[in-house]
Amino acid sequence: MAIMELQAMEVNSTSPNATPNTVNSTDGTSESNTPGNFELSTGATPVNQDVSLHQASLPSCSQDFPQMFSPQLGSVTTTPRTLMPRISSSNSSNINSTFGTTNLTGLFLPSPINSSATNLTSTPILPDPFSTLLEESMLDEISLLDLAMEEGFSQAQASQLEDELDSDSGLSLDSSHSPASPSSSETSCSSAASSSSTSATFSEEGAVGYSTDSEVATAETEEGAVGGHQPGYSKLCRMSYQDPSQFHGLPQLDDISHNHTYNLPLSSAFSEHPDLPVPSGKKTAREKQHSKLQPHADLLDKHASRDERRARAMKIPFSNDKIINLPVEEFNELLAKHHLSEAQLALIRDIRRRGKNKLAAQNCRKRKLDTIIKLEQGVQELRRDKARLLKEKMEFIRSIRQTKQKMQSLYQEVFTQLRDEEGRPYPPSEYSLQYSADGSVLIMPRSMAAAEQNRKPEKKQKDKKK
DNA sequence: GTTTTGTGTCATATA
DNA sequence: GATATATGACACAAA
Repeated sequence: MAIMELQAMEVNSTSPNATPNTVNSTDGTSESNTPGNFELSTGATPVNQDVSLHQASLPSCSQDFPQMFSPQLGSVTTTPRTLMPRISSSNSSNINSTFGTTNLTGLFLPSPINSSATNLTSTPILPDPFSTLLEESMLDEISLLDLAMEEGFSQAQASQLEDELDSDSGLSLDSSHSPASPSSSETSCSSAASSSSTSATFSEEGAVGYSTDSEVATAETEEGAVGGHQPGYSKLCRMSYQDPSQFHGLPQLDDISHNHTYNLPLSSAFSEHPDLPVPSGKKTAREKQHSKLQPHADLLDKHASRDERRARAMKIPFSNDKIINLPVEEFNELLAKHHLSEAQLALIRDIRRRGKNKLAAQNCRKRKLDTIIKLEQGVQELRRDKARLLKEKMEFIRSIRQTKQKMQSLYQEVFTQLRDEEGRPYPPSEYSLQYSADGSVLIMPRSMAAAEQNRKPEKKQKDKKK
């Protein structure tokens, strides 16, 4: 509103001799006593309320309220009058209640009608800031709706979405359906699992799979390829390393104090879990033969890691657990204590390297999943913000539209109550209310207002050149 | 038989 | 320089 007043003042300053009937309220002339007087603004701030304005218009008013300039109204009287009674802004109680102390007189003036009384156009004589804002809002609304359609949700949907999101009752992420996203429980425990993994005690490796390694091919040939994971066991292990607390009721797993329980020796696992289904990996003929000959050793081997089998084949005198998890100093002491061949030392170093890397890979994957989940949460949050802002924008547009309609109604009410000296109403097709920067409102012929409007662009162009 | 998923391993970079 | 850790890429097994 302040901006509009400033703009209106600028208009006034460029055309000081605006209208013959403009009288500043501060001079207390008799204009306020004429029958056509209409008080618009609050009496609390009489100063700056009565400056003439004859350029203002509200272009869209005539569009939105064509009945205002209906033929019936226009035909009430057609006598042109040069008299333009000033509308004082000092004594209107009706309007005061609506506008308070703020001068809004310029906001609800309709666009002047082009000289023809029957040709009621919406062409603005002067771009009204508020009207411009409204028009922009309308355009924005259209584009907004387009955007909303583009985004796949309507205003109602946005509101609904907002309500749902505000409730924050539950974050519904697609992550649970995403192949890269584990369940929430998995996620929630993975970080803790990662952090504790390196310091945790380490069980013997139970991972199986690879069967080709040139380093210890001889050892491998004794063992043959080992079938892969056992589904039930695999799931159990995965859950346990996700959240060991889930297994308080499973004393057999209490000794798993870290998050890499898939390294739990399967031999012990199966001995303590007779219910677990027997692994059904693919067996080669050689394996089957070996299995027949040494059933117990086969079971052990089957669930030992490749490195464990290698270590056993190379007769390494300590566990892979120690090899992998001892600190460097203790590890070196351990090596020094035993007399080991070069091949054994090389294997031990490989086992240590692979074991550590295996843990690192597991942690790395958990971190990657955590990152993905956090990013997905960020996306959801941004979507929520976007929906909220969209809803706010629509509410603002709605509010602006209501204000505009209210002002148009007030304009109509004011205009229809205006009377000339003879008590006749002014035809809206020929007259319009104009406002000035200081708040005074006057009624002037539309032709005059149109002339002012034509003069204005020229001046603006001059200003531009300057 | 193909695709997806989980895992181990290697190579490489970085601390 | 040795060691530990992180990570992309690959291969493999199982579902």
